[in-house]
Amino acid sequence: MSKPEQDQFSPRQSAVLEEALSLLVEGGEKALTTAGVARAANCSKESLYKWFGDRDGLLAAMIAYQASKVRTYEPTGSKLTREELRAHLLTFVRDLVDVLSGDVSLALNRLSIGQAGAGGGKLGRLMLERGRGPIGKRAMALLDAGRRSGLLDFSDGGEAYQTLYGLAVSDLHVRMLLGVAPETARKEFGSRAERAVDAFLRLYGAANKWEEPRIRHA
Amino acid sequence: MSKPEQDQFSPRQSAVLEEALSLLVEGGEKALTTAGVARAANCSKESLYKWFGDRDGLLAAMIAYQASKVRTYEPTGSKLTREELRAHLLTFVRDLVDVLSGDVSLALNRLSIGQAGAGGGKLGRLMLERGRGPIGKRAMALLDAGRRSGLLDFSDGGEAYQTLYGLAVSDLHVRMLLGVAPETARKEFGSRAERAVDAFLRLYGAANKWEEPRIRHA
DNA sequence: AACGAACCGTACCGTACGGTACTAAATGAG
DNA sequence: CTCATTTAGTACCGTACGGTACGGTTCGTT
Repeated sequence: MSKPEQDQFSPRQSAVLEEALSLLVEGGEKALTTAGVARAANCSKESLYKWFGDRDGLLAAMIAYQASKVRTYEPTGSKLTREELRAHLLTFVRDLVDVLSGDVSLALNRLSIGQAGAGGGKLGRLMLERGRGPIGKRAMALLDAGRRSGLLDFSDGGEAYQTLYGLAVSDLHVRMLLGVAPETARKEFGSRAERAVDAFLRLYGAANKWEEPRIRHA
Repeated sequence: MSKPEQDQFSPRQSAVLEEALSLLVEGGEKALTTAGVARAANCSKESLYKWFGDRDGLLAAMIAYQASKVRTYEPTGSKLTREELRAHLLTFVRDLVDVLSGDVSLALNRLSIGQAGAGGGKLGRLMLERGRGPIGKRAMALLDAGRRSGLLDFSDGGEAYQTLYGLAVSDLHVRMLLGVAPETARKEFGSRAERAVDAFLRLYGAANKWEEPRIRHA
């Protein structure tokens, strides 16, 4: 796997993709016409077809391009203290929320979901492996570090990760996808982050390390 | 506004909507053309436009029609035992999962999400208030009954509900919307239901009523 | 039986989009 | 300077879909 990918798009192509993304963000899929992209990016339709094959190729390229921008940021491998783990979990949750509530992420997810029903679930798969994949891997690594440090107790990492994800996101992602104003959702998110991490630690924290006075609501 | 709603659709119209739904399930939005619906339902395009106004009206009618089929099923108002509450929570989670993983639900959500990006988030709002609304109300009623019976301890019902939802669904809904095979997801769901309820009760159960031997993972 | 409303089937129109072909200008090599 | 390559800009084609109009048919009402 020395060079499994184009390793990037040409600067010109990146600029075009950037323009296409911003065109998608405002106006949705129906606004993303080949002529519109060509006009907005000051390029010709012929170039578009030469570079990306056809419209679906352009969509796929947009997803790949956006995915190539996320920093995977593999965290530490050393031993963790309680506070470090908690802080890392918190930043993970906050990063996750930021990504999911971002304009381009929402637009791209809407695009992929909208055309997932038809025969070609190609975009959906791209979205899953390029978007969810890395995020999940990063979280799993963090959880595993927590377990190795004796701070977390679980047998199935994927299960633990899904629990954390559910606590952090709940149905807010779908609601945003359906059109709830992102600011509204973000406000909800803000207060959810700490509560989600708290709850997660109560569920999966190693018993003797995390147990607190038991009652929160007193 | 003496008659704000038709309070239903005519049998003929219901049959047409049913056909449109099944047409949407297989083939996605692009397969849902007015001509196609007319052909599949053995009706004329003119009737479609007479009944539903335009294509968007048809889509909205499909959502309203599907929503009118869910039984809201307001549960008991009496006192609950621990086992009853647990059973009710479990059936709620299972029903929720069944609904979310259903073909028509997925297709309708894809449709609404797909066109939520553009100016008209009309369908998304419909989906939220007609779909999520009733389900949430039912869950909140159940949680409130649990609290009144002294089995649950929480201050904000909405927060508790979102936690339950997140534990039960996690990211599986979005993954299904993106095209993950529903059977795969459903298999994951099956084992999640009990774990979700377990976790929820550990988080929100009144302390002296629910605490168990503490460790599940042996 | 006669009338009228509703409706099916189809044909039709305008438009908008995906995709292609062609020309002119720019850029770089020899 | 000349030639070759690339790309912007435009014009064009085929198609598919949303929406409308119209003739023929069924069905209920009187």
